[in-house]
Amino acid sequence: MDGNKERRFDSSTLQGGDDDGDLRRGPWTVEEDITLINYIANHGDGRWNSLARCAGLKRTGKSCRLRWLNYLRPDVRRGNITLEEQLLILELHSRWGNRWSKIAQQLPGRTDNEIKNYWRTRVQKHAKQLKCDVNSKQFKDTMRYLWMPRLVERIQAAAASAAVDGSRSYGSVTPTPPAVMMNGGSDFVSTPQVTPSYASENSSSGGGGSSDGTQVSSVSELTDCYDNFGCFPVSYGQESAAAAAAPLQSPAPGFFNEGTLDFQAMEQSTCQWLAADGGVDTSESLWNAAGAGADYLWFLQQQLN
DNA sequence: AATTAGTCCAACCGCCACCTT
DNA sequence: GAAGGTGGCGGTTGGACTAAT
Repeated sequence: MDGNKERRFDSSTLQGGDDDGDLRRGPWTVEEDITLINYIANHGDGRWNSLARCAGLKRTGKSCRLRWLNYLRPDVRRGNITLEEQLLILELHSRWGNRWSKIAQQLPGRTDNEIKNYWRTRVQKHAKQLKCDVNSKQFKDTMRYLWMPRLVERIQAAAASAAVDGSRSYGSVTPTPPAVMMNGGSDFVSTPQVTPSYASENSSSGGGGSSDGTQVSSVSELTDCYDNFGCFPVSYGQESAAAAAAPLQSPAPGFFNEGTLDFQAMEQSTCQWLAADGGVDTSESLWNAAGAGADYLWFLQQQLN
């Protein structure tokens, strides 16, 4: 492992001045971003290796592709993973495992990298706290019977409060039509119609703040959806739909007896998790990042104009 | 105010599948 | 059909940032 260290972000490769012949690594500069955006605007993406060469970028094709897909692409949606998105991620991961790109396809504007990061930083952290493996049946059941119902409950609560306080602005809530979704025939997944804009509205406050930054997108639509279970994937329909239908429902008798898991600890962890994620909203830190990203992209756009 | 610990995320790598020649 | 190139995916890491002490 130590051997890897040397290859990472070696400052000598970041300067760009002294080693013109070499490929650059590390963080992208504004100039590089502009170059890439301009080039793709004029020539389209794809053929990344030749793109990198033709654009004059001292980057690998892979690096260009990654930068474009994960950051510069206009429809990328940054930060603030909503409750609906969390729920969807949990559900889809339970079905597909670490198929991040596949999961990301169901979350418009989200990148596989972002979802992967979310999973690792949030979900795996809680698994660790519970001292169980994320792939274990117990952990998956914990998600299904505790966390997901809690998320549904919170989504419903948010929807209810939104209905009461209808005039209030909820960040980037958009009156988009109910979740539609795609399907390839058998596979069906609901997708919250999230606003494909950068979450910049309430982000810039350094502390995150939340409260008013409550960004609940399309809560009502999705909640309606959940009410009918229509939007749950088909496989969710059996035991899972029941679980989702009954927030806070206790797991089946003896469910948690078999393993070493502590039910109370799970409950606690669930509460901590949801609370830590900002209650109605997700983490403020994500917001901050979103704000920074949005500002930066705005800046880039100004440069291009 | 300074230091430490924890969290988040951008960017890298290796591997593999697919495509082109 | 084989070889080489390219793109895509999942895993991992280090730096930046924030919160806690």
